Amino acid sequence: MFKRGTEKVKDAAKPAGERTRELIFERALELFRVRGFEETTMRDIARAAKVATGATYYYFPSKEAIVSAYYDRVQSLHAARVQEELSGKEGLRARLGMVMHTKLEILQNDRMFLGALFRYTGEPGHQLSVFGKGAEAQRKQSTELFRQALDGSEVSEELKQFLPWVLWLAHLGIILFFIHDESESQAKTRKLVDGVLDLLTTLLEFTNSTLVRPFVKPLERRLLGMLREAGWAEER
Amino acid sequence: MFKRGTEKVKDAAKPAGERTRELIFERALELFRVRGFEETTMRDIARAAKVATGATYYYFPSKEAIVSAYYDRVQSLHAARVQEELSGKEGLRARLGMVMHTKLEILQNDRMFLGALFRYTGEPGHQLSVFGKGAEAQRKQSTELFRQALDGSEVSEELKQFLPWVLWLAHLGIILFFIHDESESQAKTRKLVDGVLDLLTTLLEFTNSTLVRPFVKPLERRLLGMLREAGWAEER
DNA sequence: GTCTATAGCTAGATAGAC
DNA sequence: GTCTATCTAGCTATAGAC
Repeated sequence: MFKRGTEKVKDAAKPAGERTRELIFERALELFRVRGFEETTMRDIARAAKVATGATYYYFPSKEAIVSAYYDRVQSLHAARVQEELSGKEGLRARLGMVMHTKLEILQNDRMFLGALFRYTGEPGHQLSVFGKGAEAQRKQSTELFRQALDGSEVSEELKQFLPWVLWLAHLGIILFFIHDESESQAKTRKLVDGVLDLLTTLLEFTNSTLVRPFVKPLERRLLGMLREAGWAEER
Repeated sequence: MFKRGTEKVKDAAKPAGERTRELIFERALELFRVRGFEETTMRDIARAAKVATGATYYYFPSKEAIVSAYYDRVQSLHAARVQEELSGKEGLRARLGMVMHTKLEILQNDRMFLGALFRYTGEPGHQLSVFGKGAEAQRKQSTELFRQALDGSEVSEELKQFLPWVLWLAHLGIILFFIHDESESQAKTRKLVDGVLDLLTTLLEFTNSTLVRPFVKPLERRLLGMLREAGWAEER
């Protein structure tokens, strides 16, 4: 696993370009946190990183792209965190709760500029649209975490096929709520997450009870069929 | 009902300013439809309406504000349409279907620039955020339509208190889906709407059945309490 | 209050030289 | 890969006509 021959001893693994990129990236995030996304200009970022504005655009095609890169990092932090904590955790409620709450913990200090992630939600063609082509890999990775959280729980085959996707969608909604939540430490969002999960697990148990199962089963089938037609419950 | 004294015979009801405003408005929408929102500049709009750029800003504080004004008109068209068709319509399923589908009909030709409505979704303070202060009146008006559609149907008191809000939220999601839907005449969106409504009415009937009602009732209570804490199920 | 004309600011984004 | 110069477009400001 060696990089090709001409390695420097100092910062061996990282070519100069990579270091510049990270410098710009970190300075940008600092500014976003202090001043907000809108109020921070690309010129500010370049100045803070001691490079020309052109250099910033060399690494990030737009200001939003920086936030997008930030979100990539969030995802990978989150994935690591989930892998780590999921192994010991028993019970669907606790597992899902962990996934949701760790995500919020990671985002906690950056609510100010998270809104930029949603800017192109309504523009299908855009590279940075949450529902667009450009975010496909991210969506897949994120739904995968929810799928893992479902592992080992007694959930029907039908549900297993679309529940991760629904949870991902719900988690997007929660992040939006989180952004708008001005309560102390975003306690309202935490309560909402717990409430939703409590309700969900109660419902799942309910649908698994022999009393209503025969009735619920065809409903799950219909729901699955519907979501498939809509192009969900399987990213291609 | 007379305007104050000095009325002109020609275009009696409309002062000159109102006509200019409408001219700018209509020209802008034409350009948005043909070229798209992003590609249309304020200078283009002014030129097309044969006014100075300043005049455009005199009537609309921003480019997005034009789309926002467009959406105001959509709402009022929709409200009129719903009033008209709701009176004769029986049955919850049919009534809700009408509300949803008429909305989509009104939006049908303008999918190209609807995305601009969602641009500030993640920015709480912004005047044009869907969930912000500035859209409160619009939200109220829109949820009111869903409330009316529920009139006369057998829905529990608990559900009546938050179902309109949930339906409004779902309808936002549907519009997003609609924007991204490239199927012929957006047939997929139509199917999704029907599927969701079929499922919803099935579920409502189910929850009303004497078999499960005792179990479902407390769940509805919990859900209502949860949504209230989150600040919903009653705009203020 | 309703506009024109014009000039200028700001900041995102790009082109091309080195 | 990095810089300087430049472009573009949203937006503001102003002064004046009606």
